Amino acid sequence: MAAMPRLTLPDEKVIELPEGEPVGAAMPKGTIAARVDGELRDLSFVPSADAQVEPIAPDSDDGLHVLRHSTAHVMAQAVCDLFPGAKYAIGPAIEDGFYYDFELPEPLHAADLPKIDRRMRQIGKQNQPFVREKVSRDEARTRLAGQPFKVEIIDGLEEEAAGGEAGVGDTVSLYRNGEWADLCMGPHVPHTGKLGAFKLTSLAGAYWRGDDSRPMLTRIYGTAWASQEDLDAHLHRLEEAERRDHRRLGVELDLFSFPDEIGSGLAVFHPRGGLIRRLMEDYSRRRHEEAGYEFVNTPHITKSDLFKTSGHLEWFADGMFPPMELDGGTEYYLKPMNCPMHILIFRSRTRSYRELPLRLFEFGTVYRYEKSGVIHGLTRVRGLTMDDAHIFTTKGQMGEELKSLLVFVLDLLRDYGLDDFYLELSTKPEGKAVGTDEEWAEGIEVLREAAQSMDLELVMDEGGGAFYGPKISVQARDAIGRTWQMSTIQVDFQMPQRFDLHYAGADGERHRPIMIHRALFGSVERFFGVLTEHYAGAFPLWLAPEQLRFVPVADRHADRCHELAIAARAADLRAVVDDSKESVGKKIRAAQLMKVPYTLVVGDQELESGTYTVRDRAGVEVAGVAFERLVEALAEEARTRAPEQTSFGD
RNA sequence: GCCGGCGUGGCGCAGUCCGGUAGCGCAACCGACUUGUAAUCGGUAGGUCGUCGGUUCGAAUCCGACCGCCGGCUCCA
Repeated sequence: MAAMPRLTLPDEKVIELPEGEPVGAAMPKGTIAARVDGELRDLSFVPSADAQVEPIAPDSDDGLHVLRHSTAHVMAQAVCDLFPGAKYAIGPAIEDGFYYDFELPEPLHAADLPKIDRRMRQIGKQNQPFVREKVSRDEARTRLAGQPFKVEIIDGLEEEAAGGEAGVGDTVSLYRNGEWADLCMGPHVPHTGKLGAFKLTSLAGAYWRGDDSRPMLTRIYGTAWASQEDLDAHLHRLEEAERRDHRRLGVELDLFSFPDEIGSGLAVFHPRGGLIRRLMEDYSRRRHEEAGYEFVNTPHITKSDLFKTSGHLEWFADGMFPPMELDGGTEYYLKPMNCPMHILIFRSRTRSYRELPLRLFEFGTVYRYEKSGVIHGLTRVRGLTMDDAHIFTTKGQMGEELKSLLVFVLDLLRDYGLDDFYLELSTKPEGKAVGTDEEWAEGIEVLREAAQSMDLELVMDEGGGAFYGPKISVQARDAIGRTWQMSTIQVDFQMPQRFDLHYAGADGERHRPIMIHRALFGSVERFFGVLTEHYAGAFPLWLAPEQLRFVPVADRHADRCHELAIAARAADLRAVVDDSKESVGKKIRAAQLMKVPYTLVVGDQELESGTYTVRDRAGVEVAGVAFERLVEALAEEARTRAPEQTSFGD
């Protein structure tokens, strides 16, 4: 019995394909490509006997990849049509869309995008088939003469082939549609009429091959989806992200600013932002105290020797502010990290094994010279405060310490309202690394065990650890599904060696401690920014700078409002009276724009009945609430750090 | 750092292409109204148009340098 290619349909029905025929003919409607023995292929692909064939729908991950890459081709084609002399480089599918890089005779402007978009849609209407051609490298070079980037890629492939690289043959594939052709592995949609819904989004510079010594190319970004609905949903998500942007909310809610006079990446916190920040820090301090941390304080500048010993000047100098030189020629640096200072505290006297694990904690402000182009709001700054701690343990204690540390980290992050995590574990890099194999193995094993006991997804980053020890990082997904790297826990076999740390063991001998670096927020600034976006500025009650606002209906109600506010403050609530001479409507609007959790309008009705209508910041009103009950409920909400507002309905 | 865009009262913007001496909304302040759950009405004040230099009789507008902000700079044809 002759073997035949088999096609697995989405309903898991398996049919046999006629041998020697392209897969396209037998495909279900709507299919744009196929996986043949696991490889993505065009519908024109002729499978070998015995091949396993699966259809690819446009809205699947594979389908979107094909769709986006095909859209990139059509965009490049449109650009070449409109700008003769354009050299095209690479144009892959990326998350949510695609890009293509060009070298153009004239600079491109955002105003040119609609023109390119129009041309792309014309090409779409022509239903130009995508045709795969297998040609020799020499022929490809001839066909793509005048395209230096493509020729460079072909040359590179030739070298790989000569080097015996697997999977590189003597031929390359070209994909042609209409007059335009590109060096490409494919696959593509059957023809240009099968593109989905797309939109060109932005223009940027990018180096050829990401190398800043190579030419700067013009990159055009676009987004592409299987349907108009999906595209609209994506654009809506972008708007939502923009609405939550902490830089914008920072201005609107009067939280912080970046005065030009101070300098790039250096934030000042205003009273409201300062209060939120203090609340965040206070809670963290309390929890650290309970968890057995000891609080230390260290200066912001230090003589250069300290960072020579630590090695920072050797491999981190680019990230440090330049030194200040004193009369005697002594150099001082702003500290980019707290670790060496904490180490000196450990080393200030002889340590006993009885003192370990020793946990030194500090909200330590450090300065890092981030390149001007990478500074971004509060999430990437030049002056930041780390919730930094260094734990000195014996080898034997390391396991338990790491385990309880991970529990502590996740527990604390949950209290701030983040609850969707995964963990990333970075293991020993190839080649040179400090520490013995046993130490690495134990560190990794404990971190892995701890991670698994947390019942969280664990992503391995094999060989991704720093040379001085394994690391686990906590990634958190926010309210709209974006992931942020939060906490890092880093085992360090190196610093204790560099600083020659030791402690007296039970055996009377000197032993080298192991050091664990950990920061839960990363930096207070960054954590502030992430929480602002996570909550879209509507901080939970315990973090809200103002919790309760009173709005008197007329001047004669103001006194009562002030009395109520005093009563609320006695219950530790942050209450404010808006006695400005504005209409009730305007004051309600102002309260809601500032995202004040609860607002109470106080007028004749309230004076008479003694009960109030509670309005939350979503605009939901509940009438007939007694003041005592309100205060009690809010105090409870704040005390429990509830992520949701109290509902006063019955 | 590099490429592109942008920089006009506290905030959001118009005016810039086609030089002729700065405008709107919100906020602020003053006054009237004493208000019932997202914007009451009227008035006042506030800007050497990012900075420095150049061209010009004249520059927010044209030219140059610098500063700052925004987006992008790993994702293999």
